[in-house]
Amino acid sequence: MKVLLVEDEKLIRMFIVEYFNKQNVYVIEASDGYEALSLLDTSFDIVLLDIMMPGIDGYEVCKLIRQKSDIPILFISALSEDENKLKGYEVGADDFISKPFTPSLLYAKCCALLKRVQASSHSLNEGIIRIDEDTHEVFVNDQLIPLSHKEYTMLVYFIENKRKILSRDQLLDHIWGYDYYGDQRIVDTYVKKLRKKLLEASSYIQTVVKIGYMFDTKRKDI
Amino acid sequence: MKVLLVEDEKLIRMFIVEYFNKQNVYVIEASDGYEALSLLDTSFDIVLLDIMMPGIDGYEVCKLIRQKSDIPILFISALSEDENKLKGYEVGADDFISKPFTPSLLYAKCCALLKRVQASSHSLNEGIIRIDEDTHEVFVNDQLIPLSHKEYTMLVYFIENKRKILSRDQLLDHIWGYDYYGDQRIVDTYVKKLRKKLLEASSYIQTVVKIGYMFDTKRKDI
DNA sequence: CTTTTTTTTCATAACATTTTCACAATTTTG
DNA sequence: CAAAATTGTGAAAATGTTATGAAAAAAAAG
Repeated sequence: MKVLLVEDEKLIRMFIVEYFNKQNVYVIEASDGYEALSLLDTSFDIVLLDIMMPGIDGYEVCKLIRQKSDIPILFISALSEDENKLKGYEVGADDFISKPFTPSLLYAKCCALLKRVQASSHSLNEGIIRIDEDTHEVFVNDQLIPLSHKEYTMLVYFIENKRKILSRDQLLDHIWGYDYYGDQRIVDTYVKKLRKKLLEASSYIQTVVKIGYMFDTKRKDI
Repeated sequence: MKVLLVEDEKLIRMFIVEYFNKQNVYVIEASDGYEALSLLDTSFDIVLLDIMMPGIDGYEVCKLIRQKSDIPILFISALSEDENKLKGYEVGADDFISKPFTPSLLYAKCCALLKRVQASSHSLNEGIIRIDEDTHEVFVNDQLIPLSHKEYTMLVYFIENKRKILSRDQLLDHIWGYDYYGDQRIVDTYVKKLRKKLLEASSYIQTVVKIGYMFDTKRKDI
């Protein structure tokens, strides 16, 4: 388990890190929101986020994270008021813990949250496309479309970044790895394959000349 | 800052307008939903929307606005019940304030909301032009205008340097690269293309004879 | 080891963008 | 006001980019 801990008070961080390390949990510390945002990447399993921090507060950090990620977020609140909780859920929090707490309680909450999230079967829906992330099955209008592994990875990456232009470089880095040395035009070939298989949803993958491609369920040409 | 205030009680409107004007904020008043919808255009920065109004209520107004605009909407609610908030967020509200409130609190909320929105959305707005920097989509009066890559780069460069005269050399260096060896008049050709596509906003790109061009939403000749 | 599937390369067709250019319109200069 | 310089414009030409089918190479399955 890899945790991002966002908390301005060093002492609290130390307590948590010490206990978590004992449980074999890897903790990365951030002392403010901006640091957290710069550290966060897809390798983390959960974010522990203090609400009251100098500078950008926990709510804002949460909102910014939610713009690009569904990672589980557990709020650490100094107050136990429901008002706070409400706002927390609004901005996309998954659970709460109120100060003061013991590290063991926090750890238990983390485990529970992760379990909960992992249990809820993940599925992506975009327009007429439905993806079951557990089985990697892709449906277009409820018709099963068999995709190869690279095709599947590309489609999911497109959908995770819908309405954002992705350059060939970005696609290459993410799907083939940054150390891929082959021809960049492989991306085109895979876009072709995907479009062909996606049938009526083929127009979801739009070409952005001179830059790359973009996934969008809304048609551009109307 | 330009605000659309939708509120049926004249007294409340007056309080707000008075305070906001003191803060140098321009407030346009609407006493009901339909008036608000007819007044709203892309020049506004935020909408303050009372929920309980005779005729069409705030929720409905919000829904209708959201059909064509992502403008920040702050709900003014007589009740502080969570139920209301929940429904508000469903129809697309960005934040809430409960009556009674002081004008200064409302002003603070407005500023916070605007800051939040501006931090999160990658969009440029100039007069009737709106640019989504994620998708590279350009709208004139909410009509999508497809631009080629160079046209887009030029428009963004103009807007980033609005009300600054840009020489052909500067434009060449920035858009074509300092090592471009072709004809300098290519700039003129692209200005022509841009103006044509920008329709009513074509006059935003002004010719500065013997020097270059300048982007300005205000007309020079009046 | 053979067959099948997937991945990659490549040549060419189809398409879109960029650039040039000649002349018209406008502005500046003397 | 006329000449000169500058800018506007449409269309053609040149260039660049993407789509596509087929074939080669690599990997996985049998």
